[in-house]
Amino acid sequence: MAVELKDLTKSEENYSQWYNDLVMKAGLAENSAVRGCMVIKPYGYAIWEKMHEVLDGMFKETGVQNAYFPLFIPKSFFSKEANHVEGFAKECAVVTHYRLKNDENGKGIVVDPAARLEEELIVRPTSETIIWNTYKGWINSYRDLPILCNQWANVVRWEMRTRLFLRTAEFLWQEGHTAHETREEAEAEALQMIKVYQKFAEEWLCLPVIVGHKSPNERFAGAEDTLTIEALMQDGKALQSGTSHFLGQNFAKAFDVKFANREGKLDYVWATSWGVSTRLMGALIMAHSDNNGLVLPPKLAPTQVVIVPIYKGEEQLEAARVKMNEIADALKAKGVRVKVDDRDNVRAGFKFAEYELKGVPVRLALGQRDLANGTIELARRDTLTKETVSQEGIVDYIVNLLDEQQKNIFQKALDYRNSMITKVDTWDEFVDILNNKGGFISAHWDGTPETEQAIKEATKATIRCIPLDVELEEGKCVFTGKPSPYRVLFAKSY
RNA sequence: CGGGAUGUAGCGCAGUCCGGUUAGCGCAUCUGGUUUGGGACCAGAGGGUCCCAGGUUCGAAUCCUGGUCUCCCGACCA
Repeated sequence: MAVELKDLTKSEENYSQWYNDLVMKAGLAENSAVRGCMVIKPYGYAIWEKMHEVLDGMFKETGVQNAYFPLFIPKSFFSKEANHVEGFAKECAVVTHYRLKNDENGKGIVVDPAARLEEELIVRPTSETIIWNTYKGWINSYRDLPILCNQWANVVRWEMRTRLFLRTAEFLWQEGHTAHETREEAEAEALQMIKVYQKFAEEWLCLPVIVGHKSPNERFAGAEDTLTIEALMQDGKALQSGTSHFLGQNFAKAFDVKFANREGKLDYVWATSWGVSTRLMGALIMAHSDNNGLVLPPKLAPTQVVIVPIYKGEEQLEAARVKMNEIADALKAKGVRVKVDDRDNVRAGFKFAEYELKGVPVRLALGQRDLANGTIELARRDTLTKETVSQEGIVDYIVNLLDEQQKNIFQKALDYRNSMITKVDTWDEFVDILNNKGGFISAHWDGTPETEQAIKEATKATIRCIPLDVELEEGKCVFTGKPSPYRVLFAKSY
């Protein structure tokens, strides 16, 4: 594996290139034969699996249960919620036939025109419609509520331009779909889940996020309110990393899902949906990586500690092995994910570079000198520093160090993010900051979709969110000069 | 769907303008040897429908015509 990851400049022009190289060289994913689709390789999938496991546990703590719904959605279901169709119609894959046959006048296989489906099936871009069609049969009374279901699935959105993990034609995600008696309960659910996402992003991915409401322009198709977690990447662009929607009674009305309430009257059910995807992998990569490769938060890293022997000849290797296994066993006993790399066909220097590329948090190197002195060389990935430490007490030292790295990686990302939120009061400043600094711009906005659209057309920046903890502050819209009650966050985004 | 570029070994590329040895280079792979505290070195070997189809020519990776793929810039989007 020859790897060159030089020339990381946090500028727009080559950050994309650099990101792509990193994803492929670190062995996370690659483009597939199918345009716009991605192959997630074992190392990348191991990280995703860990995310899946942790999130799943967090959902279950709130009372959510997993279920599974079909991949295919009849076209008629799709058209029932007007905004929803409009939002997704342009990127749907459609199944029209169910059979192939041998070509009559030639070679190869063709679609059998006789096997046309009476009603086309949409490959789900999201599952609200099929799920609400199902919920109709599950809900009669307030006693059937709430319903709190989540599904882990793949979805397809036929995007024009794709990027590994950030935007692929098919992606893996989880989508929660809940049904409630009251508006208040549904709104509380949507808020609760966005906070679960925030906690996961910050405590596991070391990814500081801003929680807020989407503006009407950026809202999910069919939602009354969309809550989002917005993260900032190292090139100064924002990434929407998870969303939680309050759907009101829109889908209940579209699918005629009524229940008998506590007063004995029929009412439509209140709904939420919420999801995060393999895009979180992209966020993880773009938030922390450096010129040597990935930097993985220890809590998420498939391998937390790697031990590399330095030796000449089989005899020395064997001696190193004994000590390495002893240390590895002691670490495993404390729940540390550790790997001993005693491959004899690549050199130590090669292994060092490889594990840095893959973002392994702690690397130990054990040579003859160390065996004689009872020491070991320890390198930490987040700071790229090396020190020689005693073998005695190494386990506790590493357990603490992993914890420290988790905090350090978060803190570094947080400091960067905070330094990239700029308050702006004039249009000139707005344009200047956007072009020369990037990051979030905190500015007044008159609250109209037209103004947001005009700003987008002028600068490519959109409103990323109206933060939950926004402070009321009289001001003037940075674009139109009309009155504004609070600041919102603008940024260029992925 | 508009604008631009590209397709040559597993990967990255040169050669194409101006047709002419056996199509070449780096990385990777395999064999042998020497090495080994930060991505080793030397020697040798294997690996090609030069995107597809048709045409021009004594002769095409190279010129012509038509197709097609991928990538980049827009519009669209988690």
